[in-house]
Formats: sequence, structure tokens, C-alpha cells
Amino acid sequence: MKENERVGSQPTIDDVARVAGVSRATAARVLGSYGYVGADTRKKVFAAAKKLAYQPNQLARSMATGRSKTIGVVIADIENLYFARAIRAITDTASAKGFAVILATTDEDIALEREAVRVLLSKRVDGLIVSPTSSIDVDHLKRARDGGCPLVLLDRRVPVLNADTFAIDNYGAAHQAVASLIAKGHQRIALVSNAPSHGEKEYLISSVRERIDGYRAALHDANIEIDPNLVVLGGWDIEKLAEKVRRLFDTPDRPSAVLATDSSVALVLLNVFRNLRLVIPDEVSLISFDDADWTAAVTPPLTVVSQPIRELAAAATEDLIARLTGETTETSRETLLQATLVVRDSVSTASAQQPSGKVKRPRKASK
Amino acid sequence: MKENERVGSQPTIDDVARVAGVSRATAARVLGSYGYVGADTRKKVFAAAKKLAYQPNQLARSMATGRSKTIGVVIADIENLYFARAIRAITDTASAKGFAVILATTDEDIALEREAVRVLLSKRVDGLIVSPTSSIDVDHLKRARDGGCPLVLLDRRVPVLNADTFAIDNYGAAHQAVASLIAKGHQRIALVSNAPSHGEKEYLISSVRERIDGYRAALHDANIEIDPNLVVLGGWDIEKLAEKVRRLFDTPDRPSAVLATDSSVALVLLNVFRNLRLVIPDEVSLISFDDADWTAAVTPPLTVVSQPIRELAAAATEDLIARLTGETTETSRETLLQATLVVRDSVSTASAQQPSGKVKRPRKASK
DNA sequence: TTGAAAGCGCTAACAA
DNA sequence: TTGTTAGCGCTTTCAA
Repeated sequence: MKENERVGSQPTIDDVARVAGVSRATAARVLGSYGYVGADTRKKVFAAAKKLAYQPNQLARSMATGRSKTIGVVIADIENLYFARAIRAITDTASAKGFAVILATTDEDIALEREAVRVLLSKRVDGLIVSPTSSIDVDHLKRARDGGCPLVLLDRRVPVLNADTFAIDNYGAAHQAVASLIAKGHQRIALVSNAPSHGEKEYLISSVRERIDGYRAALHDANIEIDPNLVVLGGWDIEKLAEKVRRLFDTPDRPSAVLATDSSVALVLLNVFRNLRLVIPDEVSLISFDDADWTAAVTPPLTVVSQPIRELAAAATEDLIARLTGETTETSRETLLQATLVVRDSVSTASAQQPSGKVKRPRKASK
Repeated sequence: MKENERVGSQPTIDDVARVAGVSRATAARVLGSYGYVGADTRKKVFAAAKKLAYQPNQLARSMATGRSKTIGVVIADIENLYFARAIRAITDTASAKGFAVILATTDEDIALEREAVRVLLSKRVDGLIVSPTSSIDVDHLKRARDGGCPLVLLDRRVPVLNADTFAIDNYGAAHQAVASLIAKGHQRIALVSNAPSHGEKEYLISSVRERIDGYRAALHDANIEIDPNLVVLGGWDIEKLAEKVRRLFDTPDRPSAVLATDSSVALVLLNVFRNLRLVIPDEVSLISFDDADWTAAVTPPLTVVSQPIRELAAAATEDLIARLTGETTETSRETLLQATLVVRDSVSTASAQQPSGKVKRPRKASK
């Protein structure tokens, strides 16, 4: 213990100034690297700072400048690999630019999302990256944005918010996937998602809505009649989803192919198919969104729609930080990245599939 | 725009006080819910606060109180499901207690870890949860702790730090897994990990070190000679690890069973085995740490060591917050949770395994 | 029960 | 080039 150090507490800029024999303002100038400072004054200050192991207090700095060098990230579920990758890209990009990341998780619960935004705002994050749970219930986001907190949307679009948006071309991706199925002769193609089924179409998160639209369009383009029963939505409830899927596939005129909107859904399907003793791709073909690391390791390796989520998230973060730094166009823009179909072995031509002992020809359909 | 609101800026407690017609101190008392305040004064203040949509500035509050209601989490890689689950449990637990979480990722790079700790400290987090990359290079952690920032270790132990630690009983878990393999008649059992191979044993992160110890002990207990070549370490490099594994298994006297220290390693093994056309469990048995969601979906379903990481992380967070709140014993303690072996179908009895056309080296032992 | 005033550690005019 | 000083928004003695 020496000089003016008080026990326990960290040294402040005043301590540094005193040890260096200069005024606080001067010390602040060299430590904050702004303004003019004489060469040897600077040296003295640095020496003092090192001697005291001075670490600037970001909190105080934030108070004074009004900027916290922190961004808030609001996302549904970090255990979902897709979001985990996003968060990883965000933290990497942010920390490379000197920003820290406060993470909040909502579990697709709008109340939690609202609360998360409130907390982040109270911590005075400089900006927000959010993947909104609802396309409708966005007042809290609007307020944040209007209150001066730059907002960037990731993965999901909310046009009314008029915010910079970074998303996948979900329509195109689904269209392409379904078209590839059709090209293989499939006609009865299902789409399975974890999203909520209740409420109006507008309530669906944009990614799922767009995938359904792409799915429909592809069928329509091929003059295949659309059977609404083939779109199954789970409402974020894995058990329920599994049950619905089981019912759909436990019939003679079951779909011959299915598109899963994310890898956790694919897992559910894999499970159901195993229980039903349906073999992929001989009896049912499968394409899933998300190139999760395990999709290539199962038997057979899964054909997937690979989404460039890392690039997307990195771009979103850079955009946000650019806005924070002021280097920005005023108008909000939307960035759409293309997904790519990674063909592996979970799709077969429909004609080669086993009708599993039943005659395929639909009779008077029994519901 | 009405009254004294300034454009853009958020209302402060002074605004509330003015609108309510009381002093700032009084307003602060009711908004911060401390001290004595008259019933109707309180009502007036609340009314004013609601009218202005007042949101307290946590930054300012932190400055004044010296506590930020934020904890820092330093972890290797969020894309690893194990850590993703940990982070999820941490954020859930923390936010339930009113704490936010700043996340930093190190990629097992000690320099990044040091930098992350520095940044978190400068943001004045109230406490730190870290899963240290090194058992040796921990000065930055020691300094943080000594500097008055409570520190809790997660998943990995560093005895010299003398910090509260929450970890799995890795020794026991590995011992049990290997013993179960031995009980099935396996003798040549490999252990494969992603951890770095260079340097001394002490450099290994504790989890892997302990698993290796448990593995050795189980072999030793069964009087099986230990072959150092059967422990392969990858150095966080997936490609290199795959190559090493390929070499190990592309020989006639390849191991008949293998223990993977995490699910990403299992993925590597699955890949290598597929290329080598080794079928599980007929030709090689596999047990992996981590009950990742996909492990039950592959063929065959994998026998795994399920680690209660969520419980562990939640307990760590609660412990940290308890320390922050002062309800704490002075001494540091260690919490060890048991892992459980989830038996599925990736292990067969050694005698049933195909020697893949080669004559098995004659051995006396057979129990 | 309330108010006045002194900080928390830093930045940023404004003077010197 | 450097120092003085007034905040940032809140908490918290100490008086009243």
C-alpha cells in the first residue's frame, strides 16, 4: 500500500493525475486519447497509469458521454444452433469493434421480449439487435427505436418497424427445396414447423410465413393441388408437434416427402419416422432447413437448406455499429441473403419409394 | 411534446420530481423503493413517473451505488451445445434475480480470455462466471477476484484460485463409462478429445484431465495395460483430430471401443467410422460425453454420458448472486454433480464384434 | 417525512 | 498545451 491508494477500491483518473502531477483533465485527455497533450506529459501520465494499474471505469465514461459501447441482443433461444451461430457472429464482430454484448433470451414469449427490451434500455445499450417473436406486437420495439435506440432486425422482418433488416430469402429457399422435391416426382409434400398455429397468418413470424408461401408457390407452379392438412404447425411444443406429425404419417396416403423448417423439427421427424419404421429416403424423403453439424452424420445424411446465418449476423452487427458511429444513410434498408440447398441422401425419386404395402391410388378420401 | 420534456432525451428523475412537485430525493426514494415516504407523496410520484414514461437509468444508478446488476460470463464457445445450455441456464437464473448478463467468448484462447475479463471489469460487472481455458495461466482471474470481483468457476477447476467451483464429477463419469465398456469385454479402449495435446499434463483443462484419469483408473482396476497411443488429443483442431483418429482406427488392432469427451468429438468419430466403413456397434463401440439432442437420432442411437450442465450453471449463478447479495459463507466451496450414463445402442459386447477379416491377436484374458 | 447537497468517475466546454 | 469547472442521473448522508 503506497501513496494515495485507498484499499479495495480501484484507482481513479484522479489518482493517476495526482501521481503524474498533472490535472485530471490532462490525464483524461491522454487516457481517453483525445485533445492535445504534450509528449512528455503524456509519458508521465502513462507511467502513472501503469504504475497504478489504472483501468478506466466504463460506467463513468458512459455516464459522461451518453454512450455505453454495449449492444443488446434479444433472441428466442440460444440452445438452437441457428441462433447460437448468430450470437457467436455478433459477439465476435462487436468485440472486434470494441462493443460488448448483453444477451437476453425470450423463448418466443412476447412478455419476456418486452421485459428484455426494457432492461436493455435501462442499461442504456447503444443499439439493439433483435429477432422479434411477433410481427404484430412490436410497440416496445417501436418505442425503443423512436426513443433513439437504433434497432436492427435479424432473421425476421417487421415492415411496419421500418428498421434495417437482415434476413434469409426464405421464400426462395423454400420454393427451391420444394421444387427439387417435385422434380423428383413427389406430389404429396408436407411442411412441418415449430411455430404457433393459432391466430391469423400475420401472427406467424416472417421466416415461417415466407417459407410456407414459397412452399405453396412451388406446388402451385407445378399445378399440384394444395392440401392444407399438409402444413403442420407445432406452437413451440415439441411433444404436440411430434404427435401431429405421427398422425399425419401414420396413414396410407401419407406424404411422400417433407420439408422441415429447422433442425429441431428434423429431429422430431427422425424420431417419429423411426417409431413408425418409415425409412428415409425409401419411404419418405426429407429436406430440413439449417445445416446443423449433425445433419451430415445421421443415416442417411440429410439434404438441407444451408442458411448463411453467421454472415447475416455479422452484417447486422456491422450495420448497427455503423449507425451508432454515424456513418450511415438515413433510409432503412433490407438485406436478403440467399440460402443454398445442400444435396445429400435423404431424398429419393418418388417412383422408387415403397408404398408400404398399400395401394397408393386415392379412393374416396377418408379423413 | 408537453411540460418540461426535452426532445429526444429520456425523462430523468428530476423531471419526475418536478412534475410530482417534490424534491429529487423524495422521487428517488419512491422510485428506488427505499426510505420513508408518505403515502400520497408516493402516489403523486408514481403518477408523474407513469405520465412521463420514466425509466430509471441503470448506468447512473450503478455509478451511485457501485453495483451494476450485471454479471459477466466468459466461456469458450457458445456454438457448443454444452455451453449453450450453460448460458441459457445462467441468463434465465440471472434475469429472474434482476441481473443482466454480458457474454464473452474465448474460443479457448487465453489472450482473448484475458481481454474479455478486462472489458468486463471495466464495465464493472458485479461478478464473473468463467470456464477458464487454462489451469495455469490464471493471473487475470486472480487479479479480478482480489480486486473485489466475485468469481465463480464453471465446468473447470483451478484449485489455486480458491474460488467457488461448479463442475461435473468427470473422473467418476469417465470411470463408469469405461468400466461399462470393460464389462462388455472390451480391452482396447481409446479416449478421444478435442483438447490440446502440447505441453504438460497440467495444461489440460481440468475436465479433460480428470476424464483421462478416470479412464486410466478404470483400465487399471481391470488390470488392462494402458497404451498411451489410445489417448488422442486434437488441440481444438477438428481436421487434425479427424486425421489422428483415422490413423488410429485404420489398423487391424484398432480399438474395439472409444470414449469421446464431447459431442463434437463424437461427430468426428461418426464421420471417420463412416469413411472407414466401420459399423457401430458391430465393429466399434462408442460412448460420448454430452447428451446432445441428436445423439438419440443417429443410427444407432448413441450411449452417452449425460451431464447436468443446466443444473450446474443455474447453481453457479445462484451461488454468485448469493455472494453478491452478501448472504454467504466466507469459505469457497466446490460443488460436484454426478453425470449419468444413458445406455442406448452404440455399445456391443466385444466378443460379438467382427474382427473385420483379420485374425485377432491372441490374448489370454477373457473373463 | 422531506429537502439540500455532496458525491460516484469521467468527459468536455471554456479559460488561461 | 494545460487547468478549471460544470455536468451525466442517480443515491445517500445530514439537517430541517
